[in-house]
Amino acid sequence: MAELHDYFALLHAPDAARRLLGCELIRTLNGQEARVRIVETEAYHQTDAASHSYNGRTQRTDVMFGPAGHMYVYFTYGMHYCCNVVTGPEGEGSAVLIRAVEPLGGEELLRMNRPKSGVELTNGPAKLCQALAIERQLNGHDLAQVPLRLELRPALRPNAIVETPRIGISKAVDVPWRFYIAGNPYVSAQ
DNA sequence: TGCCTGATGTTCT
DNA sequence: GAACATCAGGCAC
Repeated sequence: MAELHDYFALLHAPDAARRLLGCELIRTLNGQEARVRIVETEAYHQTDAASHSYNGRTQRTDVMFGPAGHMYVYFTYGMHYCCNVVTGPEGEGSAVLIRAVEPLGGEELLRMNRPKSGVELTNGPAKLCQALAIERQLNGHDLAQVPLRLELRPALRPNAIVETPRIGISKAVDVPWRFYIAGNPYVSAQ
């Protein structure tokens, strides 16, 4: 399915971050399926000091410079994974961090990986990775394929999207590249 | 409810 | 050797 790759290859990271809100991820694991909706994102780009790709292509950031529509998974703080959707043309280091998702189905599967209830299940970048069992083996994964698929949904109305500076970073803190769905309880800080 | 801190590994300088 | 796109638990108020 080249559609997904081509679509995100044409989008600049902040546009892709907006466009990903409301889209759905389908995770297949042990014959079960869970479906979640993306409700909070952050854009990163190689021209941006807060981005992993800012210092050029390295072994770690290689996936960010690869084809769009794939997943960049990185390990941080010694115990957490975070996941991004690669965007932009090949050779450009840009991606969208998924910061929060809302469960739509298969919550049993999510809770098996992360025994929490309510918004605590998926209201943070490392939390949703744990719930969806996203680890290093999914780094570089093609999001058009099982066991983790991205489904596009109609773009949200601009007035349903809130734009703010990003969270948890120390550089380029004024760049307003964090986006979330207004009023959604799974958003980490509104 | 909100601040502070410890846990812990990978990456880059 | 320091920084790090985090989280959870403990403690003070």
